[in-house]
Amino acid sequence: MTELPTRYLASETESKWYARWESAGLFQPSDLPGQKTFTITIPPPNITGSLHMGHALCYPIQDVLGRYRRLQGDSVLILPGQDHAGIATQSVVEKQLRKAGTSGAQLGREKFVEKVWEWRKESGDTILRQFRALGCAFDWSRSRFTLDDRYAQAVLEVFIDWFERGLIYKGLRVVNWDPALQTSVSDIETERKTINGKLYYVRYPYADGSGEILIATTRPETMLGDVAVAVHPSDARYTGLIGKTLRLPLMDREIPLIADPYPDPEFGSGAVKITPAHDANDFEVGQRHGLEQPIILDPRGRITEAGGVYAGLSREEARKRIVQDLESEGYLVKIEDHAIPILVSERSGEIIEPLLSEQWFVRQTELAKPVIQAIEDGDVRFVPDRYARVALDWLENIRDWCVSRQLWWGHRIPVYYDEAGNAYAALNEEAAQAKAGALRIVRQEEDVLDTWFSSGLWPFATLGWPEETDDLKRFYPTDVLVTDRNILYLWVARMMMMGLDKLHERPFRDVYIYATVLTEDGRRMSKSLGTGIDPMGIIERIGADALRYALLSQTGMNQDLRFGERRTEDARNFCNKIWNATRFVLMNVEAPPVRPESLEKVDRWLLSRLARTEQAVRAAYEGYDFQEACQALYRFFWSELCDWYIEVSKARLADPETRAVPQWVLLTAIEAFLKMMHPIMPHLTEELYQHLPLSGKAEFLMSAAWPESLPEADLEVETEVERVFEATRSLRALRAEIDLPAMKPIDTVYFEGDLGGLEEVLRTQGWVQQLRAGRPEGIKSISTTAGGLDLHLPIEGLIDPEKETARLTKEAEKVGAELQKLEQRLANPQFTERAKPEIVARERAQAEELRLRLEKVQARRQLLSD
RNA sequence: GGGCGGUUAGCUCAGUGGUAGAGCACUUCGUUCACACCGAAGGGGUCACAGGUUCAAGUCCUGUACCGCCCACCA
Repeated sequence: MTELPTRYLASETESKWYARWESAGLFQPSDLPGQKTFTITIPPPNITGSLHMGHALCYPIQDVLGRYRRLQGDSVLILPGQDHAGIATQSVVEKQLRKAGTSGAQLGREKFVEKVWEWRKESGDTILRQFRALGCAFDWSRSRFTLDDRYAQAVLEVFIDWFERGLIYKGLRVVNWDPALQTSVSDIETERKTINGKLYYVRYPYADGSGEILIATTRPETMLGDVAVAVHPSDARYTGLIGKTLRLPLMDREIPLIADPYPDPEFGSGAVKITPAHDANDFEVGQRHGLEQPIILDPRGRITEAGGVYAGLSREEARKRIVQDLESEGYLVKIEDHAIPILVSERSGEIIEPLLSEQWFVRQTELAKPVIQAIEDGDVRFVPDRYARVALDWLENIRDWCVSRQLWWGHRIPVYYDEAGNAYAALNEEAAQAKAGALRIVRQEEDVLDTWFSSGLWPFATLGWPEETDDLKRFYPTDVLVTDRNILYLWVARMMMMGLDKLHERPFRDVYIYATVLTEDGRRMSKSLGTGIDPMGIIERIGADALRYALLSQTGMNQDLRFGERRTEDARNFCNKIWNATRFVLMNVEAPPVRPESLEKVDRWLLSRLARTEQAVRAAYEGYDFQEACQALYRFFWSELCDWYIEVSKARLADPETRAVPQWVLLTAIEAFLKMMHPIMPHLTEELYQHLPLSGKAEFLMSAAWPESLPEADLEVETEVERVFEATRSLRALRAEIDLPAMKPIDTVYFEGDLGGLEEVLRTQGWVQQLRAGRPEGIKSISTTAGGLDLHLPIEGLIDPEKETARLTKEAEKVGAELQKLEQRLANPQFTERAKPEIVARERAQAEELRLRLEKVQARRQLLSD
């Protein structure tokens, strides 16, 4: 007997087991002889992060893989940690300082960085606590942070090496500039948007007064920095005019008309104004033609001295004034509405300004080569594999990587300058001084490195690199990277570059890209849109296991996943079903049962289904098809174990003579099921496993072994038993026709055909007292044919002949239509000659069966009308 | 502009060329006997559209439409 409650109460169970696993040391890799390792270094979340639905999918996936491998006997390391997240963190702390009436600028670099560390200590690991609530079995003793001393050492090491190999250089380039945060930002930290803007048409007159060129621009203020107007060399409108001089309106400067392939002759007048310092394309044009690069916007987004009378204005004010002035001076031809693509900074919400500035770059072509090779060779495998092509396309057209950021929070670039301005990359000032020799080191570079530079080292810096640690030897390369498709380039590709360059070995074997979690109506989940769902709220209400199942049961090779809270109900119900079915078994089993000598067909049926479910679930886990695993487990448990096997066993369990066999079968099935379900629902399964009366049980389900030596699948028994189930369903339907409620016993049912020893299944599941072979003579009855059996249900009271005729007519129609379709096909010689013989044979047999059934139905209808 | 996904029941989605499936929702019936977070029985689909290949197409090929994502220098 058991005192388990009739409902699964998640919150108590989950925290209890998490604590017990942890104190038993199960989150750390075991070290048994001959064990394979399985390693994941989790994508380090930002220290500013808090759990959203994407996390609630990403991290449990890794936990599922880890738990699965543990059950398979591997030594599993899932190494957690966090990313210092330069911009995100710096802006969070800045915001707090502003609230407190101060600012980073007031504190100065050193004090500010101290403040950030304080902040991290206090509230930087919220998200890691939330991973625990999700049940993630990560090795917290190995947790890493991208700004740890040892980690920082690794970052500098790579930088210095690349600097010395000439892979890192400093250069002037147009970068994404965030005027609010006053730093360059990476593409990933920007968002592409289209806004309703204006297209301004401006006259640029020839200096000799011989005419003018019409220029269209969406950013009129940038004309202050114009150095040329470009047209396509083959544009007939400008033949012979190339090289002429134009007068730049408002600025009283002369600029040349140049020919360059960049302008599209189809667009507008075909002429483009060239502002090299404020547009990446214009910059390239300027480079080709050796043009100057006047910078007209400062880091805060204000017009510089180069902007003449407009100096000091913000970019918005400048635009307004310039448009006014153009108009009053007669240069403005027209203004049209125009959809303008812009970039917005995700951190500040500010419009990104393309700005020429001095930045550090990493040459990418050379580093990308081994990555391309590894992907093409299948050395690193993408799942779904379509992402391999996406990655390759990017790598083959790669551009140099801007790695400097004008921030304080991060890895300060280890470049030191001597008094003559020479640059040295070194671990510290002393080392730099040693390299400089007689010249004195006077300053260090102010910028810090892009956060992705340090996270690119994640799979090996977390294991102790550059030291040859035991962990590094044992766990590198890792097995799989589980991530979001959005950071394929920025992170995944970089890790591969860095891993292949520094360790000459792929950082991971597989890259599994999981689906993006969307709202139920297909919109993005975002806090600002108010469309986000808080995973913690769901965990509190129904538990982490149900949340995990709800998400994982929709996760396969798909690109998106639509998630609404409604869906969590199914998951909760399934948890409860598992709970109660196990409870039922516990109520019916006292001691560890012994394996019986002989089994009945239903027993063999269930065990065969179990064996095939195990195959399916194992293949699904290995192939990252969690949806498939969930479905196989759900069907086995609910539709097969609960709906049929348990129901059939009830009578057997009630009889002391027959109960031993179903007891053993039930426990075998439940134990195997809990193990297979455990990766997805770790807490619930652990709790139930602990109650199972098994001999030789593991201390924890989590550290138990995957189901072994299950009986073999037996397809013949499956077919045989399922035929009887089909007959049973038909009998129940027949009962329903005469309004007999389910489970209400009826006296007698007659059957014709071979039940193959499964009489008890049909009798108990059809809720019949007595099953008789043969047909009822001289008794009114209604009949059906299913699963190769004829079933006759005697009617005591009156049959409603109309209703019964209608039922039989409908059945005759259905069977007739099916038969007709088959006969047509079989009459076609093309089919019988060309189709595979087994298909033809099967269809012939089916047609025969249908013909027989149709005859019976028609006979019954005839009988009724007599 | 280029590339990649998707379009199957009211909803969310499965579906190895061989008679269209699941879960939820819906309808009817049923609560002492594991679970009403349950059980039983039902209704519901010209598989986006148009061509083609095939004895046979939701499935393979070509094209079109719509939705979504990524990349790209259209001022």
